[in-house]
Amino acid sequence: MNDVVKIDKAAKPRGRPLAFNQEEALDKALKVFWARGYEGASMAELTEALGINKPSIYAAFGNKEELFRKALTRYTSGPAAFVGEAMKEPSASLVVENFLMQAVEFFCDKSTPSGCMIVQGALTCGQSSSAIQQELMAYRSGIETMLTKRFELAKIQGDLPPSMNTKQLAKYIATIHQGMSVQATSGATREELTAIVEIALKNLSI
Amino acid sequence: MNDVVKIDKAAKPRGRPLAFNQEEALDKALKVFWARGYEGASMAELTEALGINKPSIYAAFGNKEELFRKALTRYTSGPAAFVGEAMKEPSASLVVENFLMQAVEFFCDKSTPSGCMIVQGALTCGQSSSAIQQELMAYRSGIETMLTKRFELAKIQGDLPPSMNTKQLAKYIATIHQGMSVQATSGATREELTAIVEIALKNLSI
DNA sequence: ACATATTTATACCGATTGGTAAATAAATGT
DNA sequence: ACATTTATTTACCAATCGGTATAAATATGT
Repeated sequence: MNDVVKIDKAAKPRGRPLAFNQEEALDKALKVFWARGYEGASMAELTEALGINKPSIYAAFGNKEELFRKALTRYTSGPAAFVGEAMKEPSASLVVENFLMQAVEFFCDKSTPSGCMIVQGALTCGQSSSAIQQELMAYRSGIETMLTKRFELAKIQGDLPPSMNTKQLAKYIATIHQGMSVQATSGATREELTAIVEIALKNLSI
Repeated sequence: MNDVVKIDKAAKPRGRPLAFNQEEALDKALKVFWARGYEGASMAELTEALGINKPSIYAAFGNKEELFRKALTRYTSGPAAFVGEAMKEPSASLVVENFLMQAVEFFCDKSTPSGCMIVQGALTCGQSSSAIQQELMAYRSGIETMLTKRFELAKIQGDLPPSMNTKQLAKYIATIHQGMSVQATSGATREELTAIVEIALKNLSI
């Protein structure tokens, strides 16, 4: 029976075991990239934050670009997963309210850096980082597409009028979201951002 | 008479004359900082863009930080001067409409980089650039203060109700502005941003 | 003609950037 | 016990970073 258990669990790997937890390390890297942006985060600072030496980082995650991409994936599937969840609300107006209100809590959470990593990760950068810059652009565009599709569904379900330009509406919501991210980075409080969401929602009449 | 003219015009300086026009050079530096951000713009790229050698840049403008500050001053008093002008509109709603609509044209002007330099100049950065980062934060806050003061005046003049929270309204407008800057950087078109402004203004009821 | 003042171009500086070679340490397989 | 595999540590790499010393070039003043 013990044998069976041993077989069921992954067989122990051959060489020296990892001295750190990869997911914990990735979380630490995420916070550095989130706060400083892709270029602003140096490998020296990342090394210090992760508490492991550079060759171990490179062995585990590839290079700086790939480390950023893996941290970004952890970001979207972890702390920023509320974005996808918000789409499941039963009406367009509830989707928007949930999305923006959760974004406020998220941007102002004092246990993580302020603002949205996808906005501030590489808004501007040197030529050598344009790949990351474009990938973040694609992520932003992806959020807009999610909103657009959800609004299309709302049309079918009848809680948005057929005349509604869903792309424009999605871009407007994304614009508020991105603007609030900049505001949070500049120190805006939860109360201030909540007031902004209320103004933005008040007369949307959707 | 010729003598008088000579005296009126500044006497010719002693040494070798400057081989470049300082304001033109500053405009070129402005475009590089605007497009790449403070950290993303390397002295090598700036040198290339200005068409003059590094020692000449340092002699004329100090160091990279001071060059950025001088470019930023040229930005606010040149292409971005419409912000202050918009405050002179006769009513709060016209101020907002003028401010946001001119921002759209400004962000999408193909003869200059996309977006707002004050937003994307150093949203995130390494520790060594935190002075510039904070100065840009102060500029953003300054725009909000301008809007707040203008809305306070509108209260006195009777085109905003006395109950209006002017700070909240100003922060909302600033958030739209900053969000549109991010959108422009991501390639949003003039038409798309105009539609956003229309949605944002439609039911503001101010 | 010659001294003085200022800018230019070339070549360089130490520090930091992202990234890695080489040797040692710690595990497993036989 | 010993070979094999993998991870760690130390020390290092070339390239780039912002910034500058030095000397030649170009102007004016006398």
